[in-house]
Parts: sequence; C-alpha cells; structure tokens
Amino acid sequence: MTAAKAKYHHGDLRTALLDAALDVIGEIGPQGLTIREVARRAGVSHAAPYRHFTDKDELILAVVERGFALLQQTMQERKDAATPDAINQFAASGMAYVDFALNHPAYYRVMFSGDLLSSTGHVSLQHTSSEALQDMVADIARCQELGMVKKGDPVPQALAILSTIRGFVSLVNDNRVQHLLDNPYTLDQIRDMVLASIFEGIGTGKT
Amino acid sequence: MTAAKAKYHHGDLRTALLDAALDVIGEIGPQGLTIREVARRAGVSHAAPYRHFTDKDELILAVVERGFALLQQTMQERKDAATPDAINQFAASGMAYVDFALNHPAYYRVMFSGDLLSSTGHVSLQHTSSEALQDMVADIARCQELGMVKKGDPVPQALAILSTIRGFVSLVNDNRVQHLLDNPYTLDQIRDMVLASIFEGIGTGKT
DNA sequence: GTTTTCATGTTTACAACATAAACACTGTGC
DNA sequence: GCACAGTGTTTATGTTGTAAACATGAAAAC
Repeated sequence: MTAAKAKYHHGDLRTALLDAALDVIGEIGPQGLTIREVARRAGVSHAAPYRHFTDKDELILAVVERGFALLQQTMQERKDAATPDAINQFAASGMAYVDFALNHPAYYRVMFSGDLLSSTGHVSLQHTSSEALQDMVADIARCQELGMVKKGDPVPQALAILSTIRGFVSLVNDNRVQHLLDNPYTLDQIRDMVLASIFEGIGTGKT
Repeated sequence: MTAAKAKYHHGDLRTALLDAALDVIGEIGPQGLTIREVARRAGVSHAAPYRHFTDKDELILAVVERGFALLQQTMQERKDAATPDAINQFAASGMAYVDFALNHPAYYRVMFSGDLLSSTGHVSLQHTSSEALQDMVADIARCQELGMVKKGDPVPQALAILSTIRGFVSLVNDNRVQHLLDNPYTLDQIRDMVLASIFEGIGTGKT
C-alpha cells in the first residue's frame, strides 16, 4: 500500500475540505466556490461535505472563523514582538492587520467580502469584529494618556484608522494600486505612507 | 386597453432589466442576482435578457457602469454647488462620494464588491477608477499650492484619503457601525469625524 | 471473537440556474 | 402587401445546492 491510500473514510475530511475551500477562494474567488468543486479537490463525492457542514454557508463560515483565528494570532505575535510601549504596540497591530490581508488575500477576501453569507450566521463574526474595534479603542485610550493622540472620544478615532486600513487593503487586493507600484514605491512604502497619514490625523505630533 | 399592455415587444427591456437587477441587488445582494429572477421581475421569459446582454457578467457590468455615471454626476453637482476654492471643492467631492455610497448602497455594493465580475471585463472600470484617483491627485496638488496640504507626492495622499473613504463606507454598509449610531452620534457626525481625521493627517493645519 | 451501532461516505434524485438553439411575433423599409 | 431584422419565447443541456436512501468500517457491547 502506498502512503496515501484511497480509504473509504478519509480521516480528516473536515480539515481537507476547509483547505480545498481556501484554495478555491484563492484561485477563483469566493463567488466561484462550489461545494462540488471543493469535494472534487478533496477527492470525495459531492455529497460528502454535508456530513461536516449543513450548508454551503456553514462551510464558508468555517473558513472565515479559521481566518479570524489566524488574524488574531498574527496580531498577537506582532504585538509581543514589538517594544511594550503603547504607541508601538498599537502601530504593530495595525501593520499586522495590513500584512495579514496582503499575505493571506484568500482569507481576507472571504472574511470581509460581506455579501457571501446569506444574511444569517455571521453574528459571532460581528462579535469578533467589534472585539477588534474595542481592542483598538483601548490602545488609543492608552496613547491618549501618554499625550500621543488627540483628546476626545477614541471610538471615532479607532473607526477612522480601521476605515483607512480596510480601505487600503481592499484597494490593494483589488489591484487598484498597480499603477504606482515599483514606480517609484514598494508596497511596504505605500503602506507606511498611508498609515502615517491617518496616524498623523489622530496624533498630537509628539514623537 | 389599459395603460400597461402586455405587448410582445417590451419597448425598453434593457432599461427595465437594469432596474430590476438593481432592485435584486438591493434586496438580496449581488450574489443573489439571477438572470431568471431579473427576467421574472421584468415580466419576460428567462431567456429574454440574452437579447440585450450576452452574459450575466455583462448585465452586472452594465449596472456597474450606470452606477459610475451616477457617481460621477453626483460628485460634479456637489462640486458645482460648493464654493470654488480648491479645498472646498475637494472636500465636496469626498463627501459626495461617501453620501453616494450611503444613499445608493445597491449601486455601491455592485460597483466595488470586486469579486463579482469573472476576472475579465472590468478593464474599462479600472480606467474609471484610476480616473477618479487622478482627479483627486489634481485637487490635492492645488491644495498644496495654496499651502493647505503637506508638500510631497500627492499620489499616496490621495490613496490615503481614498482608502479612508472606501473603508469607512464599507464598514457602514456592512453594518459594523451600528453600535455607535444614535449613541451618541449621527451617521453624518461620524462621517465628518472620520473624514476630518484623514484630512488633518495630510493637511498643514492652516485654516 | 462476534455482533451491533453509528459516524462518515456514496448514489440517486430533484429543483433552480446559466446558457444555447430553434422557433414566433411585429414594426419597418420596400 | 411583403421580406427581414430585432426582440421575445420554448425547449434543451449541463451544473449547482441539497435531500434521501443506501453502504462501509471502526469502535462499543456483548
């Protein structure tokens, strides 16, 4: 028997399906995702996925949840790696968010394309999303205490930053920034300039 | 014969299909859009749309083009209504963009959901999109001459503003701002605060 | 060790869809 | 009047999502 036997029971089909789904999303986009294609890639019959996901939506949702877990982990790692002062922690999470989006475009697309899930189900995700906003608000408040961010309600400030980040990422992932790439900037440079603009917008200018 | 006769030839089916498509997008979202449903709403057979659009993609594309025309017109009107100084013109177009997105969410969604069109076809749209960026760059350059915007390459500055605007709109349209609505802000107030942040980020602080 | 059971796959079936081909109606130019 | 081109309809094919009935094999019960 060679290594990969064609067993009746797959072993870990659920994970294999999630992997296949992510591949499809990366290649064809979330719209192109088809239960049957995912099953095909996992080498099972087209109905097998229904043993693990009640629905196409639930399959997508599972991919999304995996994506959020990875995002959260990435951001935490970057925060841990940064110097422990508030401003650097904050900047680190912002950059981590952008880099996650650019390094895992398939995850990012499916996580934030919005229209994918048929209305219901994304309650837990809204929670995750608003959690991220709350974290950011807390970071901003700490920066305010240090006098590095303008006084005022940190919520709209967090919203402004999140808006800039999300918008920038969507522009890049939709290839609307190609014009100015390598000409004369690298993507990292553009990212830094854009982030600098919004940070300056809410910052006090001190350091 | 009553007013609306059931004629064999519709008269202006193309327009009726575009209207119906926009309705569907508004109600069910761009993913839910189905040629057959659009045909149903227009009161024709499911194959009739193929006399006017070779493809589902082309139907969507036509809606998108209509949307861009409306956006462009809206922005022009607002610019014309604003006082003719550079900074107000610029702010007017930014606010017009946001308001368009919030007042015509169906158009906006289909225009910028990105994944909708199967790869090809959106060449003309990339053009439209980059035109908007060029307009913005020109506006910024004029503001720079007046000393109201920081010196430097206006392209990244334009990108930063566009990012903020697009990100904000997508957050609002995905209902991720509900938490802070009416509590204690109105949507217009939030919009102004967010825009103010990015304008301050690129501005010199003069006036 | 055998039998039972249950989780996990497979086959089969159906309705909705995208799209194409063949056909039907009707306003216009002659 | 009449041919014709444009627009709409019917019919047909292949793909999809999803449900139901059936099959298999690994672990639990005996």
